[in-house]
Amino acid sequence: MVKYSRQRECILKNLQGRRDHPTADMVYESVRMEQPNISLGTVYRNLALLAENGQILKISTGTGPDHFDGYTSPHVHFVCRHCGKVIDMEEIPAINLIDKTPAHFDGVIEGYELQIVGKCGACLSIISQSLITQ
Amino acid sequence: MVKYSRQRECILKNLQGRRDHPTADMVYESVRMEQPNISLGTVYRNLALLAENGQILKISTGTGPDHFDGYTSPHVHFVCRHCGKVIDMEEIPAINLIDKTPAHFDGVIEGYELQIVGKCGACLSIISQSLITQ
DNA sequence: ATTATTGCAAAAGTTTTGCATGCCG
DNA sequence: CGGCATGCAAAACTTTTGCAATAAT
Repeated sequence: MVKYSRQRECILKNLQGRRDHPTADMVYESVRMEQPNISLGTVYRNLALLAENGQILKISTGTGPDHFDGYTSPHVHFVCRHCGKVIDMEEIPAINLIDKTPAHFDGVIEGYELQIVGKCGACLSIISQSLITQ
Repeated sequence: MVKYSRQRECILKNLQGRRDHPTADMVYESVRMEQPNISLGTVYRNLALLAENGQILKISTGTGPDHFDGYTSPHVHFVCRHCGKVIDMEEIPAINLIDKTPAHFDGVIEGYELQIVGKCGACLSIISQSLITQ
């Protein structure tokens, strides 16, 4: 049985009130302005719980820490392979995935994740800078 | 300038000779049978290098360590949210992603990653077991 | 000879967890 | 009250890195 907690509500509200994709630590720093005594462990525990419930999204980028998203409508993410930044790509429509489990598959399909990967504008400038400096 | 190394070749051959999706540590244990002195650091360094070159794929599951794939033709992965296992899903065709960068985007798109997520058969049985035991 | 690569071990970075205390139902 | 959630700190885990030695070109 899940009980109400001020901390969890604060974390959820925080994520729902922004359109970026903060890491657990960024959520922690942000929520700390309202709940100065909250601990990083509590933030991790609640982010995991909220993601399990589908109230937020957890985004694993393959570069650095996981990111989280309070905006749960289907949309595509761009992930920078260089710095790990996550950017919404609403121009690219979310796919209509055939929700038909393949034969011979004994698990259950719960959803899918589509990430566009590449390099963000900021990292592109940094890389071209360092090429010049070389 | 990249120089040849026995260790790197062994790692690449190992990944190309299997159709599962081992973690760095699993590759290490496997390669160690041929190269007993290889170190885990070397495995990590070479996996990163090979993935950058596109000779292998790096798969971030969001559950535990990254996995690697020596089979680089476009295909879709199923990822178990419970245990992190990666399974090939060749029945589901890889998408033809419009390779048109959206306007107002100042980065570069290098590719995309599609993962089907859910629970694998093994974890399903475990979960149903634990429900009975409760 | 030069420089990339290695093995080793330590460090860094992220996330989880044990436990005593506090808060919700 | 009973049990979930918290804060704190330690631990666990994964990955990276510094450095001296080794191997490739």
